[in-house]
Amino acid sequence: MAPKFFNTLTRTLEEFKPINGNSVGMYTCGPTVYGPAHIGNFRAYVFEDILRRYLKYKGYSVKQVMNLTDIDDKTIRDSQAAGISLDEHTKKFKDQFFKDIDRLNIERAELYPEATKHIPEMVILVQKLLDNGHAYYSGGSFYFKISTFPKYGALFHMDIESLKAGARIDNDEYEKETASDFAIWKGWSERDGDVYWETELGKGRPGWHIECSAMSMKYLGEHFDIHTGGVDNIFPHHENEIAQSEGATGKKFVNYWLHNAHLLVENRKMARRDNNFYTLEDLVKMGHNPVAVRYLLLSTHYRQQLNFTFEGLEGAKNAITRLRDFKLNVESAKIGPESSAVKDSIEKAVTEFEAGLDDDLNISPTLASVFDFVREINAIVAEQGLSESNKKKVIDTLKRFDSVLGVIYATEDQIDERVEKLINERIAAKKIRDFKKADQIRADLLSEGIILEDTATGTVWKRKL
RNA sequence: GGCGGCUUAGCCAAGUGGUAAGGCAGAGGUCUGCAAAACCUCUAUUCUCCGGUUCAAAUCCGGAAGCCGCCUCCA
Repeated sequence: MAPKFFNTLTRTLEEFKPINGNSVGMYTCGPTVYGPAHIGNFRAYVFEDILRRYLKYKGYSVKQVMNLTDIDDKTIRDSQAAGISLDEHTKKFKDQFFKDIDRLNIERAELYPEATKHIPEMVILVQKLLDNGHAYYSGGSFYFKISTFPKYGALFHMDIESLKAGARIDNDEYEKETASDFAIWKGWSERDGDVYWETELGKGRPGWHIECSAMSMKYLGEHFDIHTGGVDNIFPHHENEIAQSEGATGKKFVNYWLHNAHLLVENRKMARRDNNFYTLEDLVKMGHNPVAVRYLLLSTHYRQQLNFTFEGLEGAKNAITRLRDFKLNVESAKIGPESSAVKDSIEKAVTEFEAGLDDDLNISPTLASVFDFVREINAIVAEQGLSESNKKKVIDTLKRFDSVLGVIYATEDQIDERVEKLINERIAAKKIRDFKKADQIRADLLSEGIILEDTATGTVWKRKL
């Protein structure tokens, strides 16, 4: 069965069909690297990660492109304030970004193009728009003329007229013909300092939206499958991307637009501008596990607002602990008879797991299927153990589920020789019923964050989350 | 003001006409040298409120209240 996704463009659930057979091209709007991303930002990247992982699970080959916006008003402003070059400034946050996505067990996209490395492509795009009458020059800058693009507003389902009426007209020193026109190339101004490119369009820098049109089309073609981002990107960013891209090519730009809802904190949108955000680093410093953050972010449907609380984070940690304990429990299960109940349980779990995700990545029934599976298999393990082949099938199923969820096998844990030796010493102590020593070793290791559990088939260790 | 969404147990959250999934937290029990894990049992007569339709409503219709997001560079 093909998955169904809610397409912002049509506001309906649509069956997913790639343009080219089994290959999926997806463009996921990435970070503006002017500061560390906060966990609200990561909600988007975790959602996109689940999307790409599930598409792969379903057998599609995925080419994901995520941009790094390393040139815009804020990166310029902040690098100047810090007294360092734009590159130096953004490098720091690019590195931080990759460190964070690794810690969140977010799979790497196939490509992370940087805006500053694609100026020529953007210039060409602007020229195309000038050639076919969608853009104009004014006061050193170039603008997209939305009155030439009748479809404008199709994505966010708003009337352009209401925009004009809608108060908030921008400041700036750029001279647009119509307030709702947007800059595709900004002529150099003094406040840009040494940040500019000398191009056929003159001295200046790209507008924000143009980078995504240029880079997505360069790497995914002029017409591709999926484009995602936070709901706040629907307008103006994605609306403008459509206008620029389709204005330039005359082709349909993207088939499926998927947008995730915001992360809230104290029931308000988490946003840097409101100064009510947590970075991943903040939470790690408080002693929280990044994978718990991942679970928290993925455990609510992506189109539903999610209120961040520490109580929720604690719950997420405990949920993962149960899943990881299940893995240990199965691995250390005593040998038992072949059971058809195991097969039945696997079959049911897989069916429900996929049914949930096929339904617009409806994660709740999917997680329910995993926990039902855990309980059913645990009961069999407790009662009669597992046959070797059953054990392998259960582990394979768990790995398959985790290829999407990414919370169980997220870390490749190792223990060093010293710890291994202590564990063996404790086993020996237990054998001669020296429980005092055994308990001491267990307590010592616990203080290092290593938990020992005695099972039917021996002692297993795990790391405290 | 315009557009969209949300309101289900202490917390999170499925469920779109047939009598409330799942997770976390909590209580009791079994097992265990002790722990832990695991298993078993229990924890919403009820889904923001008020009307209506129906044999039957958390689900459909009408109304009210509360909350959130977007409305020009924020994921």
